[in-house]
Amino acid sequence: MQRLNKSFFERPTLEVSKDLLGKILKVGKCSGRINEVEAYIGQNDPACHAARGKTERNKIMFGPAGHLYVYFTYGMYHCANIVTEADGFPAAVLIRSIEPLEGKELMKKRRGKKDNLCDGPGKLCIALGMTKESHNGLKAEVFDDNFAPGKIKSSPRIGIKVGIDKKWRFFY
DNA sequence: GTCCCGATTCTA
DNA sequence: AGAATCGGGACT
Repeated sequence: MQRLNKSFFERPTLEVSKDLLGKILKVGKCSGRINEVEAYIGQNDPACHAARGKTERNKIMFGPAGHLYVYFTYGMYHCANIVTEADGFPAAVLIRSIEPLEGKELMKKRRGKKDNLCDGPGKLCIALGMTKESHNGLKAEVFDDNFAPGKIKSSPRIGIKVGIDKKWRFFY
């Protein structure tokens, strides 16, 4: 089990996105294997929160790679990203789904369910206990246990109305 | 200050 | 298909 360092995240976002599949995300006592992500890249990507420059909400995206960008949306959910690329370049990988590994009981308690604990960006934040207040800006803990994911597929990103021409959602 | 809407999820 | 629910960001 090797922890991924800044150099892993400080690369082109599409590469980092695909390489994150199969890796283990750890948050507190819970962890899970990443099986679905999306890339949001820079000011020319209309779907990226940073498309119109730096704001109080998205400033973490402009910071160092490997940190968590957690934001609140739809009045009730949080979404978690991991910042990529060089300092000053706003880009990140949205973690859309993970397969629960450690801490399943805690996840079930937080979700109030025993199935579908982490199969969605809002759900996994609830299961892992991530909020912008507690986790935005912290360093992400991601590990490589040499697991080899199956064939990686791609599609347009989910839930957006612009930038749907880009197939920047990756899963396996 | 006001207004619109969202990188979602759950229920019907 | 529609509701829930509220903060961010654009701008009348």
